Amino acid sequence: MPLVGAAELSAMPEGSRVRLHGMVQRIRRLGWGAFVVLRRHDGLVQCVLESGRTPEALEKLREEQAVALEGTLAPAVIKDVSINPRDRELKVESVEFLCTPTEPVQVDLTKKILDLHTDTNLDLRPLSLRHPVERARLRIAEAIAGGFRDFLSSRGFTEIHTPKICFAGAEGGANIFKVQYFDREAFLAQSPQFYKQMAVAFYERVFEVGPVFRAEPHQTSRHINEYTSLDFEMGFIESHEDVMAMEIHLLRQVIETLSAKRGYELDLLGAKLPPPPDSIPSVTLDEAHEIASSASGRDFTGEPDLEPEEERLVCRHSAELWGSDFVFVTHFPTSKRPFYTMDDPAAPGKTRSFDLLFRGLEVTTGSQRINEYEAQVEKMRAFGLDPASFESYLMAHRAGLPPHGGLAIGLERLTARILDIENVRLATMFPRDAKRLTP
RNA sequence: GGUCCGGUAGUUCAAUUUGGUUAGAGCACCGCCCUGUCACGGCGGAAGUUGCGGGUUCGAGUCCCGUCCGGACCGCCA
Repeated sequence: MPLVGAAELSAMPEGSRVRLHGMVQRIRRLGWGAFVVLRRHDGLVQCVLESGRTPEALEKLREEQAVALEGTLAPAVIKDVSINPRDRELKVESVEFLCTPTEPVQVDLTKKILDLHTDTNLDLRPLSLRHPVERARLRIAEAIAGGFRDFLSSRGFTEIHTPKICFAGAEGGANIFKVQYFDREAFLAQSPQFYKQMAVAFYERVFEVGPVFRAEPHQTSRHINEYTSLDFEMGFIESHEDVMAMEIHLLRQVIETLSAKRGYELDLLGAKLPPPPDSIPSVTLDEAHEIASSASGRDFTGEPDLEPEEERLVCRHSAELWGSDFVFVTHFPTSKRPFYTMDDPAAPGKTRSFDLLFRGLEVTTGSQRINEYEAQVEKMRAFGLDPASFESYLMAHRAGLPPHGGLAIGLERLTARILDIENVRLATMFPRDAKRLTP
């Protein structure tokens, strides 16, 4: 029998014979038999075993067994929101045991909440991800990435895959992982930045969903050392505002995708999606400092960057006064942005750059890039960098690049804020941080 | 890199303040009961080198020293 999803099960008539395989999420034994919740690819199905019909199977049944259940579909009214579908159950007539665990699972997967410390949860990730809540979170991340792909593909962007083992880093000052590459030293990519820019000359619009690596020894709830970057780069723009406008449309579609395709997971997680934005308020960094200062009484004015505290204050201001969970901050100073960022001719010392803040956290960084060769070389020198060590990158500039810009979204951060998850590690399947290399 | 906090059954916690009988409880696990449950219910059982090492004491989960592991915040950074 072909794999049927939860929606298809709902649509099947009463009495349909089906064979469902899955893993035993939980067993509720009662005197007459048991309710068995079967974990499947896209939901949990309630199954009914009667001791009069399958006594031996009932005896052998354990949590986390892989089984194939055969029986008939019956209508049901199920209150439990973790079950999907909730209007059908399987009256089981036969059970095939495919695999039985050799020891009881170390964590309690049967309860509504997986009551574990973050650290224990991550140590036991192969087990904790079997809990409906944990796996639902990652299905949201998956759908965000899917919405990102679908939207950009429909707007003429080409999906690319750039190398993660590189000769040099893109971000200069930030720490970078070194790896042994045969008889040479190489680095793990901090960003697909250089390759995206080169690709603008031959594809005009490109995007990539892929891992990036940061060797910074942070120990915070919003940093991990390997994360998934949603990157795009587009040619023939007039300024960074074209990039911001594209992101607004992108976010709109991502949110619509989530609400259309992940209703079950969002319900289960109690997530509140932001309304799909038509527009997003935008303030300059100086204005953001003023907002944060007047909201807190502290003086942030003149700081070159936003503190985490300010990100929260500016977001609160945006939500309360402008009704938006999103807010752009633009015009970061030249010194705080990478060397490929274009300066704003209208604002000396400032760049055509932006961050997107969402529910108190920075989730995107973007800008217009320098596309003229001479200007790029000049800024490298001003940053104390040797243009000779960027030869293959500058090859593209010498051969001519259209005006262009782009952005990068941190997938785990966006997911965490949408789902109100405290720690980005829990929006990651197998996070890597300064202390964690396994599982 | 700095400051602070923590480590007790598989797991989440209690007992540490004031050292004192056999370190308790919920969930999971094992056994029994329950004819429609709603991440059930009832009864019983098993489960611990209190991170590790040393010290003080008649007596240490509790106090002291060392060590290992982890967490939070700050710095720095998307």
